[in-house]
Amino acid sequence: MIRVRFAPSPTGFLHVGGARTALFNFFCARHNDGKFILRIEDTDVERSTKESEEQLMNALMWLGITWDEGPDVGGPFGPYRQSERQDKYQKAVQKLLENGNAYEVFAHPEEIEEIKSRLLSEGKPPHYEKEMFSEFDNKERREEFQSKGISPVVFFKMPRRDYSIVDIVKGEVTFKKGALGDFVIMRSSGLPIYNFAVVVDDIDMEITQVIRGDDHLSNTLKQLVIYEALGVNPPTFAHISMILGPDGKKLSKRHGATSVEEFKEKGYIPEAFTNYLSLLGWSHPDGKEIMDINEIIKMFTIERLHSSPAIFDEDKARWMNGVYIRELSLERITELSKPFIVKSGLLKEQEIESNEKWLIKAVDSVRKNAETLEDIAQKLTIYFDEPDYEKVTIEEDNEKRVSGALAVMRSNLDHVDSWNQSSIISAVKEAIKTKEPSKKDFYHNLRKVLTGKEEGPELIDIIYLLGRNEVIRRIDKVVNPV
RNA sequence: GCUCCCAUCGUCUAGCGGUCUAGGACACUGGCCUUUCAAGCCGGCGGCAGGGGUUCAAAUCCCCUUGGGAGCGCCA
Repeated sequence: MIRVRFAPSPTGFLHVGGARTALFNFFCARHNDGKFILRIEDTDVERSTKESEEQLMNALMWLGITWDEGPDVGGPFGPYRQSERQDKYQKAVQKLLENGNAYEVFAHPEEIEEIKSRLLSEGKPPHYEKEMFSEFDNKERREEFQSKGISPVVFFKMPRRDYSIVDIVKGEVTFKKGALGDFVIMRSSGLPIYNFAVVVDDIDMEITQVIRGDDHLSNTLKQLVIYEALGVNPPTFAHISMILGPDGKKLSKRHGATSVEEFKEKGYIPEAFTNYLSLLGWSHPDGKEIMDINEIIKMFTIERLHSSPAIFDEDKARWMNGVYIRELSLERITELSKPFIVKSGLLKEQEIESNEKWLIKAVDSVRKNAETLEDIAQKLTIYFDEPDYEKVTIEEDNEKRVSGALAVMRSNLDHVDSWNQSSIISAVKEAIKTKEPSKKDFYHNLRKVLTGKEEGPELIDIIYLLGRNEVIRRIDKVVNPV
């Protein structure tokens, strides 16, 4: 049984890179009928917050991810929060201490810091060795620590030999001896360090495959030696490359949106965003790009993950979002648009309810050229705000055929029996036939008179949705009645 | 500085020694359709980082160079 996990630290929003890692783990689990575990890595008490944990889970759910085991749903290998697994780390440290793979150091943080800077200033790599701490290994120190109630920091004794793994995406990776010195696994606060906690948990939770960002590739060495010291075979690793900004640098705040929460707020649709993210470093064997989550799961294999970093291309993400806006059911798109409509102040929540039918049609009229839900709200403003008529002038020939046709249309519309698309079409066509303006000019100017814009929904839809009174009112602002 | 990773159109990618005068998608661009703009459809532009090998044959394998990225914390 395949068991994979996503193990974020609750220190902020869910970064798109993390989201993609979560997604790939999730796809892998579902494709193989395995289990997907959510584990919260909150050993950094300074930065971890309960709020971000919740936020993280919400973002994950928004993406369409579900987990089989986790802090909220529980499971047979809990608890799923590292802060609650203290006893397990303690036990593992004890074991390492006993079998000589780790040692305690009775030094204060500043003293260790000092050793590090001395090494650096001597031009040596900052690699610790047990002998460097010998001056602190005495009775007085032990007593001092005991009386003050502080624990010694625990270092792992790095074996001096080569290690290698066969990474599913990177291939064989060899870490030469001397790449690393001894490293801390337990802080003096008694809390474990990331690389140690991860291994203990992954063993405990019977994780079979680790899929994570390749910023962890170097960490793998630390984890490998811990597996070895604990006498456990490591899982298989798959290190996917990072997501970069448009300038090829690690995606960060200065590139704009970096968290899934931000993309949600910008009006991305979860299905589309998930779809786009899944295509960063993975591809369907036939090159298919628009896929729902089930289809991705069906086709997903970690062997198809590819190894070079990917630049996040918001143009393409927007395009894909637009595809979903056009293709998802109108009801769902309307539903998703509502918060954006309220936010932009077009309608209040109660007004949305009483205008539901009209709203659905209005959303339908603008969705064709919207790329985000924000676009939809923005494009909907033509139905609420009238154009700035100071700036609207009719461009036409000397014979004024356009304004003539507009006037005729206005009067036709005024007399239409029932207000529907086909009667509106007849009224418009009739007007064109009567005054014979160039169609292009006519429609262009009609749009400007009604909306003040150069582009937008189908004109017939605009007329229909604006309603007779409003259409006539707007025309009258510019054109004299017949 | 040391260690590791990466390298196909501007971007995401297909490609796993011959089927590649390198395929698809976004962007850009030309046209068609249409009651305007858009959407849609059809076409165009554009790439194997450079240099050495290996081989009858290399985008594909190896080495070097260059360029990018990551890690080296009592952060994760």
